[in-house]
Amino acid sequence: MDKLKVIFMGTPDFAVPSLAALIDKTEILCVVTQPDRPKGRGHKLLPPPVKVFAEENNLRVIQPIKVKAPEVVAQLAELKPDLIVVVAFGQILSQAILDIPRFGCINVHASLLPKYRGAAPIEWAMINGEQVTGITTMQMNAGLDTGDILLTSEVKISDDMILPELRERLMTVGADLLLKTLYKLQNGGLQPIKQDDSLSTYAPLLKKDTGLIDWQRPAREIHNLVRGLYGSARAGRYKIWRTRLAEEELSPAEIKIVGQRFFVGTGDGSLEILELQAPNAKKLAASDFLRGNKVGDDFWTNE
RNA sequence: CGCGGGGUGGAGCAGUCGGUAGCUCGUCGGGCUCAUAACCCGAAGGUCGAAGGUUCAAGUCCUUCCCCCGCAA
Repeated sequence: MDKLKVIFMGTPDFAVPSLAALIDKTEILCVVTQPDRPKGRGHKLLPPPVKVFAEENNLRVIQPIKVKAPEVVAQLAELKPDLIVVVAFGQILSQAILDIPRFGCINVHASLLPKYRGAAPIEWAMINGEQVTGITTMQMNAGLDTGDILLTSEVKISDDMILPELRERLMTVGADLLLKTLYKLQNGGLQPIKQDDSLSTYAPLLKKDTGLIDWQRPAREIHNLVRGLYGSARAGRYKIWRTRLAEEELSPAEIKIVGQRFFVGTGDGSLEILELQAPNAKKLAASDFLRGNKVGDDFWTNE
C-alpha cells in the first residue's frame, strides 16, 4: 500500500515523538510549525523543537505566522496531502484547511476527551488530582478539540508522579496511538464517536496566579498543584518544586524543621517540602537549602 | 544588544575601607548516651569559574570569556 502523504503540524517537545513515528510510516510532505520566537534570557531567537527535529531529518519546514492566511492555505493545498496530522501546534486551523486533505485532519490530544479540552490538559488533569488521563486521537472539526473521537489510550497518574514524568509518558503513548490510528484509517476499523458535550471540561492555558499556593487549602490539593505545575507553584518568594504528604501536626503555613527536613502545615494535613527555590537562586533539595538559609517565622512573607 | 542576581573546601552560604579564607551541614576518628534528628573533642579537605591587568599585596579593583539562575517575553 502506498504511504500516506502527510502534512505535520506541531511545535513543542510533546509533538516530536509523533513526528518521529511518522517518518518511516508515511511520506511527510511538509512540517508546519510556529515561527522562531525570542526566548529565554537575552531574547535569543530559538527555533521550536519540532523545527529542530524536522531539519535534522531533512524535512521541509514552513513557519507561517498565521496558517489561516490565504497564501498559506493555498500552499498547503498545492501539496495535495492525504492527511494533516496536528499535535500541539498552537494555532487554530480554519475550515479551509480542514477541507484540504481527503482524510481530513487528525489531532493527537493529551486527555481523554471530552474532558480537558484546550491548551493545558496534562497540567490540569494533575492539578485536579485525576488518577487516570490519556491520549485521544480525533477527527478535527472547526471547534476547539470537539472533533469525533477515533481512538483513546489511558495513562495512569500515580500519587507522586510529577508533570515531566506524565508528559513524557503521554508523548510516547500519543505517538503510538497516532500510528495505530493511521493504520486503521487505511485498513478500516475506525469508528468515529461523537463527543458528549455535556461531559466536556476545559483546560485553559495556565495563568500566572494559578501557581500561588494558599496554605489554607488541604495538603492533598496543594500537593497536586505543586506536582502538576512542577516549578510554577509559588509560596511567598519561593518556588515550590516538590512536596510529599506528611503527618506533622501543624497549622496552615506553620513551618517545622526537623533535622534537615522541612515541613509545613496546611488547612488539612501537612506537607514535607522536598525541593524549593529562592529568588535568583537555583532549585535546591530542602536539606541543601536549610544549610545556608535561616528559616524563621517570617519565611513566607519576608522581603 | 530586554532587566537583574550569582559562580569561595563534598553541599549550602559569609567574607566590611584590598593584606594570603570563615560559618552551618556532611565526611573520617574519638567520647558521652538505653538511644538519637541531640551533645562534646579532634582531623582531613579550597590554585576563591577561566584568562589577562593594576598593586608591595586581590576572593576583594579593572578588562575579556565561560557557566548557572530570577524576572520579563
